[in-house]
Amino acid sequence: MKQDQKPRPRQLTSFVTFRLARLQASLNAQATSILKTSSGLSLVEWRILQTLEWFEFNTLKQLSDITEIDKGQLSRKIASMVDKGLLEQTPDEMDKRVQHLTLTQRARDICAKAMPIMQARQDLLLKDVSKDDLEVFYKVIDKLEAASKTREIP
Amino acid sequence: MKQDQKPRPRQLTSFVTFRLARLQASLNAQATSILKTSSGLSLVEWRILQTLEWFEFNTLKQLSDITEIDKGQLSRKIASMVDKGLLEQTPDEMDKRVQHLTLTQRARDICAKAMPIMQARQDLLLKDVSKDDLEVFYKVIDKLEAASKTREIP
DNA sequence: ACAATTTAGTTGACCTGTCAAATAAAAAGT
DNA sequence: ACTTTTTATTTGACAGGTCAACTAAATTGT
Repeated sequence: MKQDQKPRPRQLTSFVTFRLARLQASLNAQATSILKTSSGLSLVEWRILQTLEWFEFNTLKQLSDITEIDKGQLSRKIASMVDKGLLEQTPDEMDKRVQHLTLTQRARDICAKAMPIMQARQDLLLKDVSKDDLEVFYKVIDKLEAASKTREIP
Repeated sequence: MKQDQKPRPRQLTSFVTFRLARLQASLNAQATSILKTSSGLSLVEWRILQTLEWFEFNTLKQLSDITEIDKGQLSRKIASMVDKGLLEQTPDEMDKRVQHLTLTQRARDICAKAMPIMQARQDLLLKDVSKDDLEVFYKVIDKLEAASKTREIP
């Protein structure tokens, strides 16, 4: 009468998030490894530099809002990147609280060097994904992201 | 002749991964917050317990392989969960290196309590995603995951 | 049998991520 | 003008994540 000896599978409730977490772990490891050998940058550093180059803004707050990287982490990371000569901070004229961030020439050089290989990686990642599928993919990400802002579950 | 005063946007090369990273940050914050109030479990603890309940295995190695959580982290987490009375370790008969993990009754109770709310969250996340779109979404995840295993970029 | 290799799990060191409290400068309300 | 509230950034404390070296037990090759 061994019936539920192994009280097995029902629903892996958090399957979407489970899959995403695992994918994320794998993507991070890949990016970290590529960046390390190709530029010496850490993943966060790369993300910060890319975001600053890409978007039309340059303060910690904006960086934190767009990337969802914790502002505490950013504050420290930025300080260390200024030390390393990757970023420059210039105080805002009007608002004495805010600092504007700009890439140094050195940072731009490093990014330029890392870019082709990171671009190749991006191409590799998306090689077998059709344009339509990618569009759906982004659409689903948008929806998940919107829903994930909800803190109270009904 | 101010031309490229702001040497702006080209391609945010790592756009897919950028989007995924941001989504992940948001999902983690949501799950962490829900779990904390509904069960006192941390996100990793929940992931470990769910994975053990869901899959047909129970050793650290297998857990590490399937979740991509670092085995070092797992080793320590498992030890602390044994301390807390969430897991039990029983040594393998044949292979003296391996330990089999099982949820304690306490862990099962906690999971049972957290499950409905986590299930509700999952439903909320996928509420507006059609079956077809979700299928495409998983397909793309599979491809990204496969491509992310490549460490050398051509 | 036994040396060489592989494998499961542990440990140390160190970086990343998160939360909350603290500071200090604006902005809003009175 | 002055108190209250909001906002940008910093700091402290601590959990999570990653890497590499290590131990001990299996497995493989001879």
